[in-house]
Amino acid sequence: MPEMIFPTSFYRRDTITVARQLLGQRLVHVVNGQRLSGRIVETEAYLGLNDRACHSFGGRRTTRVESMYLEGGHAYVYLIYGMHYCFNVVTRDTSHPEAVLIRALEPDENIEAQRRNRPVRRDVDLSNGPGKLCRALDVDKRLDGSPLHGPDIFVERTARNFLRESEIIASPRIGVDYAGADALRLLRFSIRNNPYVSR
DNA sequence: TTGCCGATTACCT
DNA sequence: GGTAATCGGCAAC
Repeated sequence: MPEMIFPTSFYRRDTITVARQLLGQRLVHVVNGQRLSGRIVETEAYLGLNDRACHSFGGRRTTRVESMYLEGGHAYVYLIYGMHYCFNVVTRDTSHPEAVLIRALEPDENIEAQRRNRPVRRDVDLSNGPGKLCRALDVDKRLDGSPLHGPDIFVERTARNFLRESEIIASPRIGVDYAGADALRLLRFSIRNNPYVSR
């Protein structure tokens, strides 16, 4: 049970619940048969049509955001600032284009290979940001739209129980000041006192 | 077609 | 604290 890959049904639920329950789980990208992975320590929920911070706000449907309109349980990967990728898991169903952004990982398997992908002095800097973790795990646009039940990219359950309420910090999302009142909503979730959370 | 800006990061003072 | 890098989306022209 601890090493189970989350099935599609896990993702086709309330987005905030998925964002919270992803904390502590292991994100795995298999590259040339090698597992590059980290524990998810920070997430953000993006709530679709009525969320001004969400790429699908108001039903916007462009080439970039198309993957958000897939069924829950697919990857949404996009390029930001012309140079960094962001990795999201799509949630709910095709009429609710919502997603969870993975913002930081605690490095887990094959850290040496990850450090070749993204040279840093200290492990704590390897994947403590959404663009950084994509570089470390070699995640890019090729994975956009991929199903999350393997064999290339998936999330594994690491423990029988999800984190307790008291172990999770909820705060405003990063970098969405343009979203007005929605920028103030507590839709960023991180593991309390975890040193691998982004700055 | 042009111009501005972004779910970021690294490097500067 | 500030800013450059670099490109796709989108509104304005």
